[in-house]
Amino acid sequence: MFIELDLQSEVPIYTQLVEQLLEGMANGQLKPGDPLPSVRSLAADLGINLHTVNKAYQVLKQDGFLQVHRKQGVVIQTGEMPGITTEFQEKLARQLKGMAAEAAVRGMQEIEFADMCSAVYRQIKEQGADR
Amino acid sequence: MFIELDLQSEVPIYTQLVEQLLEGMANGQLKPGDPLPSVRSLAADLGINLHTVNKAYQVLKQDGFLQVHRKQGVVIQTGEMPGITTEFQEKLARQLKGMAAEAAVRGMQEIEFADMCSAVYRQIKEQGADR
DNA sequence: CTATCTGTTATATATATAGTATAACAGATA
DNA sequence: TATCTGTTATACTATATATATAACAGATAG
Repeated sequence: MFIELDLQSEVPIYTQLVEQLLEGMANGQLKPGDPLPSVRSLAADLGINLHTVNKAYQVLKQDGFLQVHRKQGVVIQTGEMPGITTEFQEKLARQLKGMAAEAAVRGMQEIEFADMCSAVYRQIKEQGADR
Repeated sequence: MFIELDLQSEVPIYTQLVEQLLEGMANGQLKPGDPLPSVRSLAADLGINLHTVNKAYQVLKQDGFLQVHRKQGVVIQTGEMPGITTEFQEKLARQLKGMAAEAAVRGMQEIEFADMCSAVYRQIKEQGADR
């Protein structure tokens, strides 16, 4: 796997896992139907606990990004992926608010801020282009 | 004050305070030299503890957004405000990453994502325009 | 000088979250 | 029958958050 954890980070491990799995889906490294490692094997690979992996899987399953087949474990959603719900938009706006405020106070203009957001978005998608 | 807290939120109270004070600085409701309420009075107004307010002030002071005069308490930075440091850019990119990834997976295009970021930025600045 | 206001520091406590550690269960598979 | 899956339950530790009291030093107004 391409997962890289920072155990010293203030960001919870399961959150880092969720984000990196979403990045994998965003850039095409993880496609619908692709199997994910079992909670035990991934935990062993990363040197963390089984439950930490399971929590990340639970979050992604709860939101509809993953499916669990009693048969072959966890796979990327094969049906329709979750869309741009108003709930997601509200969450996005809420999180952007604090960042935009600090950026503005630091003198970053609207265009600079938007460009930076675009750059981050593009970088994520481009990570999968060379694979 | 214009502070509104959500005590049920998963976002720590002191973080909400930091963000809303930054918003005030971003939209002009708080200008350089403006005094902030004392930790005790603001805590009483908001119905929270003195130390929670103090922690928010400490964070903003540490980053250079606030000054503390032994004389008249806490005021908005009168010197030069913190700029767009590489440290800030890295923090911004790190936080944007997870949001951009989920947005992409949900089918939000780069332009839509950038537009939403712009909209949030603009909204913050416009809040202070009608005051 | 005294009383009162600042921020600041020090303790102590309660609660929630994060992470780990073991164990066990039911379903599926070879 | 083993062995794999996710899942659930329990227990424990560590850390972050928030509160509660108390005290200190500096500044200020009476």
